Amino acid sequence: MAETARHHEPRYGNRPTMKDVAARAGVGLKTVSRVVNSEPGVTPDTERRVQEAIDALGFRRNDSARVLRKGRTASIGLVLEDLADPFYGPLSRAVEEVARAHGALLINGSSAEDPEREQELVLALCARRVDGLIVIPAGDDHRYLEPEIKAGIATVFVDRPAGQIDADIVLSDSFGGAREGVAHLIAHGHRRIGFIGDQPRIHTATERLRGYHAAMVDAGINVQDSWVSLGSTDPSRVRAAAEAMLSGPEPVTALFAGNNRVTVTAVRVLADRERPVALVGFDDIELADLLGITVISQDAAAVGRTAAEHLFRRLDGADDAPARVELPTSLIARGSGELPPA
Amino acid sequence: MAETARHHEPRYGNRPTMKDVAARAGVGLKTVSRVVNSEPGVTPDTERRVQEAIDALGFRRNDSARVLRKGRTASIGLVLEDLADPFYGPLSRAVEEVARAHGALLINGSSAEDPEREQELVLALCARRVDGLIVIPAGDDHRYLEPEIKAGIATVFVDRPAGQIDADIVLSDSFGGAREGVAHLIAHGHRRIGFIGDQPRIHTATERLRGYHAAMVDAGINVQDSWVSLGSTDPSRVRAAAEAMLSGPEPVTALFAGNNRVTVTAVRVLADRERPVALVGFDDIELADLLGITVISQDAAAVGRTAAEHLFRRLDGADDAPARVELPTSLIARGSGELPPA
DNA sequence: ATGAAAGCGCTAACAA
DNA sequence: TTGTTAGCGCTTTCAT
Repeated sequence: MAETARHHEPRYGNRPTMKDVAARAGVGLKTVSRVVNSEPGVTPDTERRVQEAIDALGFRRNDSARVLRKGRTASIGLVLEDLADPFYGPLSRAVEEVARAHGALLINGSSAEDPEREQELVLALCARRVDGLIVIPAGDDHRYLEPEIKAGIATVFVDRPAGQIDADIVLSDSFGGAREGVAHLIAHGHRRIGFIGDQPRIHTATERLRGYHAAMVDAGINVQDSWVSLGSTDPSRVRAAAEAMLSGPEPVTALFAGNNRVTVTAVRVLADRERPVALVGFDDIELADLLGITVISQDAAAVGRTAAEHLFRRLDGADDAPARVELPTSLIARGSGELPPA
Repeated sequence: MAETARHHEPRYGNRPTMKDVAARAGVGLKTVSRVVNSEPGVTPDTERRVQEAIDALGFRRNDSARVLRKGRTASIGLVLEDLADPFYGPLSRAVEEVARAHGALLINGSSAEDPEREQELVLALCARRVDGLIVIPAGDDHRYLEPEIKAGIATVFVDRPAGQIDADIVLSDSFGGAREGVAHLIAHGHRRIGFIGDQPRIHTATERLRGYHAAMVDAGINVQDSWVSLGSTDPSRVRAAAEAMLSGPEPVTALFAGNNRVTVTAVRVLADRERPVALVGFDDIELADLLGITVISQDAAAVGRTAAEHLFRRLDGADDAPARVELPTSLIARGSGELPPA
């Protein structure tokens, strides 16, 4: 152990490099590079010798070095709210599939709906020089991304428009979906309809509320303040909001739930009551068919796929004006939305 | 446009480098590096000038170059089966949180249960020199990882033991959980109990089947071949298997579902029948409480967290013998598992 | 067909 | 406190 580490030596726990492979195979460095990258101009015999050295040493190309030279990382970043949310799993998976088809890896991070954390994540991804970025915005000001986009990081926003910045955007028709859902309840005889949604700083929450109002106005119904509640999707908050709307002298006879988490809690609240209350939820949920829950369904995978396809179009050089794609939602009637007023 | 690109110039769409910042601020390169990395030894005044240049140019450190020098990427890889599966979302999120606490990014990929794709993904992550790797094995031979592990990439396997390789492993007690679930059915009077599980090459599937057999043997019940079906979790396959077991002269009176996807389909099949059939499923499912489904619950987030913590212990230098951690499962009785035989 | 040399943007070591 | 130099492992260019 008389070895003296004279100079710095990161070497990743002592991995062989192309130089090592070259030495062992008795060829030049560039020849190894050619073999590793399947470039032409190597005789079968040389190639075999190089390959043997690669296998013997357990060589694996260091992509960090490669990236440094080539300028492209063959990776894209996805910043979403929470991977544990059943809406984002399929979305992320769809993005991954498209990335894979383009030979790229996906790095994703959860912002936990915190604008600061979103920025932190996005900048970390930029520092790693991802080729492109798909962002489900938590914050409402994305000017911090300007230098990045100018520097060539293609960016697509999803689910909510970006603040203060011009870029491609893919979203579901929150307004139209909510409007349709609420109109559905009205068509089944309801007039006093409650709306429970996510925090007002979240774009989809206000869009869906706008859809609710539009449907009510269309029907000539005067919305009472007490019928609307925006806030955290924490079960206790949602439960309290629902119970408030369902009690008192003039309780609502139907509820519109602004997203999947609200729906889940609403279903639980309604399960505890004897008087039937109609319910339509935004977002489909697993097993909702068995529980007979009527929902406005949005296709998370389609959203992810569309966003990723737009991103790679940009990466392939498309430079037309930023597009805004709005994907339709669909109402799935399963019973809870068709209950008449009690 | 008389500009001639004489030499190669990747430069990431023309991003400023530390050199550019240094020139603009009128300082040396290393001083910029110090400011960017918050190293000591810079006067407040110099720091301010450098920071101004950074902001003006929109400089962002290139982590590829940094990694190349430092040897650590501050990122870990997670290879799982399918991010769209509700079991893996929370698991991944838990890993991400631990990584974040250690200042690392998470790169994850879905193997789609394909051993080749798993290897492809893992090697891509290794080429990017992730510091560590958490793998939910799809294949049963991981010798291809030997050079990587030897080279210092810490690795933790999750959910299923790795094939042919010695490494940390974190899993749920599939055997014990299934045994408990089946014993629960037996305790409620069942003797003819069906088991529908995932493909036999998946370790958890055979472990759970082993648990089933153990419980049956404990009760002195002779298991009939027709009561057991392993295979794809595709709804049509599961439906066919369930219907076969539920028909004929001596149908099963209870079903044990080997994982969340099987449970979902089983619930749908049973919903179509009038004769009540008891059901216990492995893995909890959202809304299972409302449907009264009895399950063996495993804590996906705890599995992810534990695995990540082990990984970072290794990255922090721990070199004790590979550990095998088995997390307990818990039976949640909600009604379907307590139905008596018809 | 093959290789030598330069350099991607950064950090470690060493001077000044 | 600040700057200079070398070099991480690879690809690019250009020569042989």
